[in-house]
Amino acid sequence: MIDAGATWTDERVELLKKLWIDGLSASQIAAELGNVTRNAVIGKVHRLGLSGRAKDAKPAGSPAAAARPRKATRAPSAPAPIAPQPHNNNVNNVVIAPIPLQPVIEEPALLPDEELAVPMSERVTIMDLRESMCRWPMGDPTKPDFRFCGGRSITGLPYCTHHSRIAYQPVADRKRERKLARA
DNA sequence: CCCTGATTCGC
DNA sequence: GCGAATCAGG
Repeated sequence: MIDAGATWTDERVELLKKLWIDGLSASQIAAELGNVTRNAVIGKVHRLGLSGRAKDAKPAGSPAAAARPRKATRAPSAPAPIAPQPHNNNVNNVVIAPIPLQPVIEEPALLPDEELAVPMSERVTIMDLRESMCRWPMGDPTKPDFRFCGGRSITGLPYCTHHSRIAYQPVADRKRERKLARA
């Protein structure tokens, strides 16, 4: 076993940087890299000084950085052996590079068809609406065919991830895609 | 109950 | 340096 993959080689670090800057979540990056947890990814990201993503311009006397009350008191004994997933699909001794993610597609700015693209099977009525279902209204509430999104809602919020973005963020960041598309 | 990143600290 | 445990929050 040359490398189980659970080590931060240059390639893996580069990939980590790329994906992180690309906006992928830590768990996605972890899944992409393989043999690492999202915690490992986040930890590495912080060690590399990449935390904060696109955010920067930290004030001189940044209260956020200084006023950091420590509360995390982990358990004295922590066995917790994570289950590794050696899904090696390389038949030969050639290490296949991962990364089929992010096709770098240009978003058509506004795409209201996203809702329409959802099959009827996903839609739910007020009767079928559960706690963990997205309450994003679709259609005319006065009509019998009124439905809700029904997707898995974010905990504590009435909407799913997608609709939460719409609800709580009018429109924002698209600079990353612009940059990549231009390059 | 799903997820996100942030932080701490034993290893 | 590493990352699990934990925190804090959407």
